[in-house]
Amino acid sequence: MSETSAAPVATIASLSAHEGQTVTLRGWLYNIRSSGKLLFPTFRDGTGTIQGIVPKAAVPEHVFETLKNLQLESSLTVTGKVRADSRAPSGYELDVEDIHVLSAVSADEPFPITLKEHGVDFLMEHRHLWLRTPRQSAILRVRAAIMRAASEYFDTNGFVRTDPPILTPNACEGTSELFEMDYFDDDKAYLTQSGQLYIEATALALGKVYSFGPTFRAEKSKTRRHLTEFWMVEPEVAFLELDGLMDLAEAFITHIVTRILEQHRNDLKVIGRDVTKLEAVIANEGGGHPFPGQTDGQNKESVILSEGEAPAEGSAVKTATNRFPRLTYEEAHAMLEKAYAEGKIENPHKYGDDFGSPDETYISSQFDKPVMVHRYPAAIKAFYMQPDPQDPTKALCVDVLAPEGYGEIIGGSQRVDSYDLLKQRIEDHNLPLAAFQWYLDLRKYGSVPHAGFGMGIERAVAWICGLDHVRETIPFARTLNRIYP
RNA sequence: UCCUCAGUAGCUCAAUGGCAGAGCAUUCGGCUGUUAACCGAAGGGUUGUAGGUUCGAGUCCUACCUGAGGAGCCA
Repeated sequence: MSETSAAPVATIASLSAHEGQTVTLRGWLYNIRSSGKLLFPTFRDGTGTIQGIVPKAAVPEHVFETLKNLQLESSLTVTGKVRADSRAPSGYELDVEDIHVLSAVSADEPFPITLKEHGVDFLMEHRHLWLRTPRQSAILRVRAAIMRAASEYFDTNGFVRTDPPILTPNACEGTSELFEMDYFDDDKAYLTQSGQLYIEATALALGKVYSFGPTFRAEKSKTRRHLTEFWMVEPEVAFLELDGLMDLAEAFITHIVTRILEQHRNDLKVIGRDVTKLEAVIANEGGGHPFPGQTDGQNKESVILSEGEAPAEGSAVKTATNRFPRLTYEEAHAMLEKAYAEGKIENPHKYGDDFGSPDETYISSQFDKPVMVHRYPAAIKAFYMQPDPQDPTKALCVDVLAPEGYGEIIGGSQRVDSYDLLKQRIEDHNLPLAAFQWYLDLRKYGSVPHAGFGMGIERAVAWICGLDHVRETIPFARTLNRIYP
């Protein structure tokens, strides 16, 4: 496949820098229309799409005939002159001069994904090809940007990335159903459902740490919010308590949303996202309030930054003074009682129970920013959560509910730091003490208050992109009924 | 695990218990500014599977399979 043209190779996204020049694009035939002796092929190359113009009289006959008979998604290189045109959606068109087909799709088996609508089952069965459509590509670019912004936030604020093992010897929390596998001769291994316990160990070694990787849940959940394999980013910080953890979560989310609005407005437009909803999340109305534990962010270090560490240029840590609403479990419960009395939700919320999906949807719908619900009853929360000294029946934990009914995107807590209490909790939950001895050791040797949270990447992507299902937020979703392709 | 819904052409969907249909896609023809182009024609069917009711079943009944939405649980 030799290049016969001397034209420089360009990407579609960069064509505005090549106006008036002849360039070569490498990509695929996305669509083609014709009008008599005129062809209008649309090309894509992964960075965007552009329409070409091919008048029969202006090109060699083989160019016209080849394009006219070419099936969609055939790969090719195309050489042509970039021309600004007000009729083109992107503002530019390509006057095609020459093409070279690399791999022609057969008309006997045309590309299955058409520009018309398709059903979910069909699209998921052809996920490997569905990814080529503009909307799916845009979602994956935003996903990558969210992951990059998440890493950037921690990397520029003194966190060390320490990834926990994916194969584990036992259940992390002793509750969720795990994927089990043989581990050599007599042992069983399980795919991790959270790296939290392990990064508590690295946090007590390195101070501020985070992990970023896949996690697995074998629960038979079958909703738009669940995958069996999903990605989670989890910070864990020594000497951090619940209020500081909430500050961290707020600054973290603010940073991510800020970055996406800075860098991916075009992708959000392709996806059809109402960006005013995201702008409201980072809006700083009324001058905002400083974080608890901070003064004005100028003279006193926040708990998020260590002594002597300056926030990186452009970091959201010190500039985000907007405040996400914070509700105690009690306040959230009262809100639900009132909503039920007014007929706004179908079922009453029973005090002491966890919130169901409809409950979370209602609570989050009352705010245009993510809402933090904290201090749930300890009885319905994990064994490792620190009791509230003000009321030991409550746990020092927080769930962050995304706006617009997207539900929980973050769950976190301050961890039990007393050896005796943690041992008691493990026994109360009928967990094997021997398996948790290393975890108890963290409380035996220099225990300190520490806290952390986990954010599910796919739920964050679904919220930020405004998608109605997490299956579109990951290249190849793994769900209860699907492990192909 | 429970509840609800759906399965008809490659795709998206119609069809009162009475001849199996349309649009898109494919092939052929027409059109020099199309934007999911449009216009004309052709080919394309074991109606998810197995049984049952009926003169007659895509349609009604039973079971099963597959998928979707929701609940629970969670991120």
